[in-house]
Amino acid sequence: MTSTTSGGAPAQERKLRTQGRKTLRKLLDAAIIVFERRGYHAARVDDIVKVAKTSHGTFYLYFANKEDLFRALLADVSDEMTALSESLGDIGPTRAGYDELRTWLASFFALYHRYHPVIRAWTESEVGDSELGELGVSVLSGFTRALMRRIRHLEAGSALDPAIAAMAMVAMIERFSYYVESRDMGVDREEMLDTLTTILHVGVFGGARRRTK
Amino acid sequence: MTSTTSGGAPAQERKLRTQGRKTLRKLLDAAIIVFERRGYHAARVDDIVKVAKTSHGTFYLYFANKEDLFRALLADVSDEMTALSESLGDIGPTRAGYDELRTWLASFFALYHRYHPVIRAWTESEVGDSELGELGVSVLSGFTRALMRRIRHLEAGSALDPAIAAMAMVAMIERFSYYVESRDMGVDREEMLDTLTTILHVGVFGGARRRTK
Amino acid sequence: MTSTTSGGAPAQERKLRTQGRKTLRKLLDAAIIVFERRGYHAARVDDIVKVAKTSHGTFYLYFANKEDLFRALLADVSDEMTALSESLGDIGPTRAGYDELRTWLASFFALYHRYHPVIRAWTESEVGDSELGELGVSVLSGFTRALMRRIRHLEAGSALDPAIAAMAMVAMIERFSYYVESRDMGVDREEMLDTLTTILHVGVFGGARRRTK
Amino acid sequence: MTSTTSGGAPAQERKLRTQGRKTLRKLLDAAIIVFERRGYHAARVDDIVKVAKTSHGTFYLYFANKEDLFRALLADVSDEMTALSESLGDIGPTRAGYDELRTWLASFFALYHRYHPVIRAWTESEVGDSELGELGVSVLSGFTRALMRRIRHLEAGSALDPAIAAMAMVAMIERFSYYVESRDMGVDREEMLDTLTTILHVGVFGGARRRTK
DNA sequence: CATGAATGAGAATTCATTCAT
DNA sequence: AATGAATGAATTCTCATTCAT
Repeated sequence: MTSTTSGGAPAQERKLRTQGRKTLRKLLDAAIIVFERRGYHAARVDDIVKVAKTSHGTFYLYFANKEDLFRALLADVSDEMTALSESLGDIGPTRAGYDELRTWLASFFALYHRYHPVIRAWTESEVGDSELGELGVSVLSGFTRALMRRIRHLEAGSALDPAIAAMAMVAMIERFSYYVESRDMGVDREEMLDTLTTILHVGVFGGARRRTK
Repeated sequence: MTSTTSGGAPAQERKLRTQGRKTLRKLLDAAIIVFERRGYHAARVDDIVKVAKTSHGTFYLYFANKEDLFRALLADVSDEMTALSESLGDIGPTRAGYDELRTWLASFFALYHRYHPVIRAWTESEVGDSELGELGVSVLSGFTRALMRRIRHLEAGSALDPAIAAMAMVAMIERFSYYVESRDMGVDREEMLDTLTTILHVGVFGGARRRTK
Repeated sequence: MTSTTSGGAPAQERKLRTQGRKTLRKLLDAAIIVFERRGYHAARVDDIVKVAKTSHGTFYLYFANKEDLFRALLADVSDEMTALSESLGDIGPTRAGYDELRTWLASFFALYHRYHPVIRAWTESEVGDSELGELGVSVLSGFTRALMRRIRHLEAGSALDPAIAAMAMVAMIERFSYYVESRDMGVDREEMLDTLTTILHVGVFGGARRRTK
Repeated sequence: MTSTTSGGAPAQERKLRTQGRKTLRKLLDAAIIVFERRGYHAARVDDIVKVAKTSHGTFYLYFANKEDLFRALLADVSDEMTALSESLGDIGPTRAGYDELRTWLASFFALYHRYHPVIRAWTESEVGDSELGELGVSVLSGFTRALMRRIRHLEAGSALDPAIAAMAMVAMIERFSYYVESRDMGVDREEMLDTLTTILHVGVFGGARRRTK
């Protein structure tokens, strides 16, 4: 279970033809399904291969091992997450700030929803493996830094430590998304956005409490 | 890092004497250490046994398997968590409310710190295994319900949905603790408490922003 | 000592190619040898694998465990036994009846000889495991029913209870075969057939005692 | 699993006091129960100890191992069997011969019924282990010899090989008893005795068929 | 005598990875 | 490019037997 070099020279840098690209996709999609079903650790190459309706041998034609495949999946998520964190605009205590924050949160939830099997597997795999963990940390750091910037922007009156506050926000947003995806609680999407936005806008950005209904 | 009492359900219900109880404890403690070092999935019965300085056979005298041992560990955590959630007092928008909340959060962080290897293993194992997951959900529900009660207590002015707000709080607190324990970020404990308490008190309980330094 | 066809139910139903079928057969044959040498309980998967000159992993590619393999073996035996029991013709007190019975017994002994390692293992494993036991009972019932039919055919003069008489015959035939195979007693095959046939023909089917030598 | 010497100097030649004898009996009785439930091979020392409501350590105070205990059990059976085989009187083709045989068979069935768990275990264990097997063979030989003597007594007209005929009888009697004990078939005892006696008396001892009802 | 505890060799099983076609 | 087959190291688990109190 070494990650670095190991055996067979896999693929992915090979020039893939139509067929090859199709198989690659089939494997990635299958992996998502299997990760969702059984989690990262319990997922077996065999499961993935079965869902993808292909063979063991083929798997190793495209990936060096399970982790390699996982990294490929993570790359996408990570990119989009980073892009999202950079898209965060200025957030003042005003109505406009509220709206900006709400829109941004909406994007986050949407993104999380799209990728949740992968993200869940990520969470699960993080422990123990430094390389994967590092990638996770770096993505979260992206969020934290983006938020810190916005919090620092506020007039100096705030008693909050920007780094801690940013991290607290990320924690809430990330974990809340996780709850929503894993247990299927019948929470209304709009209500959820209103509530979270309000808490954070009021609690962190000095917004005024406002009636939303 | 010993846990309270309840402890392990020996594979076959046996009444243990002094020596037996000592061995049981040794195994539980060893497991905590190993889970911390390598995570739940990567932990081998062999590792645990080695740390406990006992034999393989002995392990299976006390637990049916790794999961069984884990459940015993979880029982302790779960009990203390539930007790904590029930200890939460009334929280108004006042100074007293702020203090109550801050004290309670301090207890939470302390508890989380004490058990973090077990809790991390929990997070890691939750996926896929329903039984363990259920226990986790039930503990979190305990927190959520306790918080909901307190939020509902507030005068009707709040625009927040109590259920969602409570869940958001739990999310923030739980995940923040996790960040603190897993990456060793040099965050000052008092500052952290001030910040989180402020965000939540202001954001959820209608407290006024106050200078703490 | 190869068995017919039907053969092994690979752990996961896979369609086997030439090579796969060859390996499957190698394993089944090896198992027969090992069962003969050490009996069912004492037989180790490791022994079988060694005799089959293949690897441990391969074994589990074809069978879920030792019992699974055993079942595959039994299926063959069971089929042939059932076929044999159905091949029994009418048996009168005449010379022709005597000959029919003798021929049939000869087939039985031949079959028993061919499969005795499996059958011995069967006897040995029957206790405690209901599934295997049931299969054995059903095969024996086949014999018993076939014999009962022939006994009932006799003119009404017989004082014998057909069910009991049939069972007694099966008991004698089966156990005698077992004695012959397990202790190597230098019994002459023809003499043995003469003797058993005479006892049963005279004792059950009303035949006249006749000199055979 | 060696049988000869091995470790601890067990007991049984020790002068047992009342208490000791009670424990010894408890263990023997428990073993019978367990052998019946799970068969010889599957029986665990642990099971026996549990049923006897005593401890592991105690077991080894009385027996060197499972086989040792089994041998103790077997001694009784073997003695009674041998006595029974020696009690067989002369059997002619007459009514008296029929009665003698019937009475003897009744004793056999009674004995078999009394000890069937042990005998079943015996059958099962015979394979592979020579020592136990030998004891079994010697008991069966006792029967065979006794019967041979009786068959040889007959006037020279018989076409039967005495050795084979005797063995066939033993086979039938033994296996039939086994069937009766293992599957609970609602066979009437008297009818069963009539039928078996008739088959053997007519088939082997030249008796005339007679109406029994 | 009795017992609970400990031991460790041996057996079963899984699964990532490589191989031959 | 694809695939079925094979491998074996790594693990888990069992249970007869010994030990200390």
